[in-house]
Amino acid sequence: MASSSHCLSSAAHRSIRRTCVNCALSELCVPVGLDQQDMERLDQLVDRQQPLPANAHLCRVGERFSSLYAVRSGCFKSYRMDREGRERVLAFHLPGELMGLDAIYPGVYQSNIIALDVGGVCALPYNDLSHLAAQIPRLQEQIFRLLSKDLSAYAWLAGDHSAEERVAGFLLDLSNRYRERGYSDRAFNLAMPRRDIANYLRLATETVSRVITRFEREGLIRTERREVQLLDLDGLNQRANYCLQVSG
Amino acid sequence: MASSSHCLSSAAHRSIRRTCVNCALSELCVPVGLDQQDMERLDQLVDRQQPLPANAHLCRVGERFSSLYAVRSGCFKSYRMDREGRERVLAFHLPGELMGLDAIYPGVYQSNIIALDVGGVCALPYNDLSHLAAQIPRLQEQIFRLLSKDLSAYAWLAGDHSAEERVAGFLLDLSNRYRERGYSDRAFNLAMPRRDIANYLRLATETVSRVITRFEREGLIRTERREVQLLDLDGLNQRANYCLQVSG
DNA sequence: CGCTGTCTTGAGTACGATCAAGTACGGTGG
DNA sequence: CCACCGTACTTGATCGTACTCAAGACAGCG
Repeated sequence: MASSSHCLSSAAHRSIRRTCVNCALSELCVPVGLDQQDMERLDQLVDRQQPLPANAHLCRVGERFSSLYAVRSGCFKSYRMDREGRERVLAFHLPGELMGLDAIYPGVYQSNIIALDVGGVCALPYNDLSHLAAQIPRLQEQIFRLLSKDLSAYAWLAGDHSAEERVAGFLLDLSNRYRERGYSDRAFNLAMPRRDIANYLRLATETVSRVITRFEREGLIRTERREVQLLDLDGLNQRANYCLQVSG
Repeated sequence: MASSSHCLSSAAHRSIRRTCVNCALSELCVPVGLDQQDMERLDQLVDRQQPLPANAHLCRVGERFSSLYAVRSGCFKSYRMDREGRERVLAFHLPGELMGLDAIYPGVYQSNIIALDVGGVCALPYNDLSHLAAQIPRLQEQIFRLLSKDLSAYAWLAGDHSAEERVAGFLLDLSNRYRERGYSDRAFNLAMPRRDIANYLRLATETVSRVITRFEREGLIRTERREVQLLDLDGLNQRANYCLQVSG
């Protein structure tokens, strides 16, 4: 909506001009590996939107697909409704991650995306991005890779894991992603309620709760509401029983 | 390996020169929507490999990723092994479909791909393809779309469906894909044994067998070993309980 | 203080897995 | 031709994990 060159009244705008060049997430996000000149071309098409309040929708199933969204801050959740109106959580998105990739094929958003807390996104108009990608091989490459990466993530979710494997895998996945972002991989805050975790892992809320309690009793983790500490990464890895873990 | 311009001794080679332009699958495969000139450029990088015998591996987990593979004929299966050495079927691939997309991100094949019966593939060297895609916007677009399509497929597999929903969904998925290929969507041959279907759907072989028997008793389908007839598509759709089905 | 929503804990249940047996088909060799 | 075998598939009986239903604990907030 508002481009960062206008309305410089708010504190956020006064600090530094928000560009991909300045963005701490550019090493994780789309522009990874671009030189300054290409980054500036990308910069011009990025629409840095106003922060969304918690529980605000970024897009909804069925809307015409126009932009991919990159998380700038906060945590987002994408989900669908099944025929009976039950929610199906598909993914959680941390800063630096790209959302809406599954909408490219059908040209219509395939999921609702909602902010779990206040969160900011950059909108990347798909047509422009696709056009630019044709001119910047590294950008095209990066989009291929991000799509491919999501495939691996879904492949894990689609595996037939036990409740323990799922919960342990979920915690380790978050741990890895937080580490990549420069945060602690041993202690972090779950942005989402247990219900959403359970839904994402295709378990009942009660089951997630029980497994967490069990892990806690065994000294693998410590929890205090949504604060989590991972005390024994090796032990968790054993419980997760990861068959194939892609790093980086 | 052998390019089609050499060793024109076999019957297959004598008939017509095998090119993307001539290929009946080009409407499903990578070159969808390309004009003749662009198709010929794509043609030059395609490596039309010798047919593989049944149960021959096309690639294995951990091998350096070099090419995507398009199915020309037959049916392929991609799978991994988990830590305990149990097989995990990830996908079945019909003619016109692209395999190996999940290897782009890590640069190493993420799955073993095996021919279920005699099958032919075209190898698409990724670097060349990626390079060409940067020059042909429609090609780049098509690769984005194929990757995005796979995301939706995994999303279904990752859902928490009952055994009946899974089997019904599987049969309908095959039905749709056969229809797209010009085959009957009401009667077709399952290229894979029950064990592989069960593994793919994360069910026990016995459960798949039981569900099929149940569907047959209820008049939804008829089966004769691997031959399947879908008698009541609406009924199956109800059982599948599809929340979101992408066409095309 | 009670209200609300989230989370935890407990008891009974159901779906699908596992174990086990039996059947049908295809191939091989006598 | 039939006997034999191995594999794929089917069917039945039992078991176990995770779901459902129900109640209680805990924090945040008016």
